[in-house]
Amino acid sequence: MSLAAFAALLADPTRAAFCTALLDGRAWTAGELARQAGVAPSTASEHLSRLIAGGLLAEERQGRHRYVRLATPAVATLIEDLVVFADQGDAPTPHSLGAATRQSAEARARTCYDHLAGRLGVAVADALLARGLLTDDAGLAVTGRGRAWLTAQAIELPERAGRRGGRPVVRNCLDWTERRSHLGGALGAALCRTALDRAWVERIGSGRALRVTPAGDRALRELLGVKL
Amino acid sequence: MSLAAFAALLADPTRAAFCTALLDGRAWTAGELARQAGVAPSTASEHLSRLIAGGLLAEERQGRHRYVRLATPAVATLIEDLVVFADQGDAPTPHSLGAATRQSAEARARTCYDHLAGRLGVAVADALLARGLLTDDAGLAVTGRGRAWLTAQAIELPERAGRRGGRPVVRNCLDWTERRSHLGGALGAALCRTALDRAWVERIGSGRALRVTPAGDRALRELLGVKL
DNA sequence: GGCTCGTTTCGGCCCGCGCCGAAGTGTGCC
DNA sequence: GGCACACTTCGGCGCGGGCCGAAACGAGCC
Repeated sequence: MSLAAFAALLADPTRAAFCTALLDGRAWTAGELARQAGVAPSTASEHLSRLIAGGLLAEERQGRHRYVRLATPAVATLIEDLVVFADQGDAPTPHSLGAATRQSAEARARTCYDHLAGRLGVAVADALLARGLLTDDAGLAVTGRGRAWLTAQAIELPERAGRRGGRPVVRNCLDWTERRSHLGGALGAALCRTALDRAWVERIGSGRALRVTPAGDRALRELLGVKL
Repeated sequence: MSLAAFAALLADPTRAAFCTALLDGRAWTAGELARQAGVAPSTASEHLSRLIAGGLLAEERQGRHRYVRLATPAVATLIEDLVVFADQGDAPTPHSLGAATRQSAEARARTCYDHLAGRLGVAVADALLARGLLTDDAGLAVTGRGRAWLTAQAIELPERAGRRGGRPVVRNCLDWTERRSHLGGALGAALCRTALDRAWVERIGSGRALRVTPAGDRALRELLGVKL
């Protein structure tokens, strides 16, 4: 298959929506995906057949239900790389004082797709490694201590993260303002969700920029020894 | 930008051909790319504008020439991941004795896009690491000893590999038959080209399968201590 | 200033693809 | 066996995008 033929599989909004939904690691039925993407079942059926034939998805029949999932962890990683890149790709070069101010805020703390980025994101990633909650010995991974810490902090990962067809639990994501890595993957997303839910960070306007709240400042210091 | 919009940039054969050509790390002119892809200059001009607007390419004007290159090393890595995945995606599940035999040959030695794969590819990657020609300490990289060894063996890398907009010099590429990594990137491609040029390996039929020749067997043993 | 070359702009043509509804098929339940 | 549900198949419709050539523009050279 050529690069163009492969990219064409994802170049349709409906098929892209299917693949993005399937990043959660679960198997979805054709009907669920049709509703999620807002298309007719016939449309969904045809798109799914193309994605399966193209090697991105795998299917399982159970009675009258057709379940599909991402074919391999490699597919999940590839889709995630693309989604993150597409999201970052809009990063502006500042031509005005307003834009430069916003970019400075984004360098401090922002979201990158669905996880924390900027100095905040890099500092959190560094702290997790320094405290032995993550290891980088043979590729990035959560340690036993890390799993215990997550449980103690009631930070939950999607149950299928890292399993067959699921997005990677952890992945290094290069931070374009800091030029070092912050934490992506299911864990990166869970940390970001937790920080927003517990009001440790809040959004600034409608972009990616985040502000660390006083409560967040304390929590980051107490839980991870992070001081910005 | 959405995943679909991003993928659509590469979903056209002409634009895909441009990006693949630009993986060599050089800057090409619009006219050169038009000829390379076999399209009219007007067609090339419009496609290049879309790729630049989409963030995949960067342009430089020099007089009447419009030079373009891949925008960042991250773009180069992404394109390469996609190309390799698209190439691997056709790997068959064997349904006949002939297919099973061919798959066994491919497990032994084959090409993966433009580099060595299979047991041969993994063994070569392992040997380069074991002999200190590559290091994996802070990401995969060629060591000083490795550069000296390449010079001694007259194995040349493209001059712009690893530089701005060029494909990575080295990259781990997961081998789907061995479930371990073989060596991709510019160095992986150079080693594969050298092995073919010096008749250390030869192609079997029109697929990916390779046969190690007696000369190749000796060369691999003497140069890298690899015995298959 | 004139000529050549590289590139851009724009209108027109054609084709591929995504959408849907209707009808059909297979599964599951009563 | 009958009914409901999930999904598939297929024909029709409409739209977007890729192609090109011609004309125009800008750079470079003499």
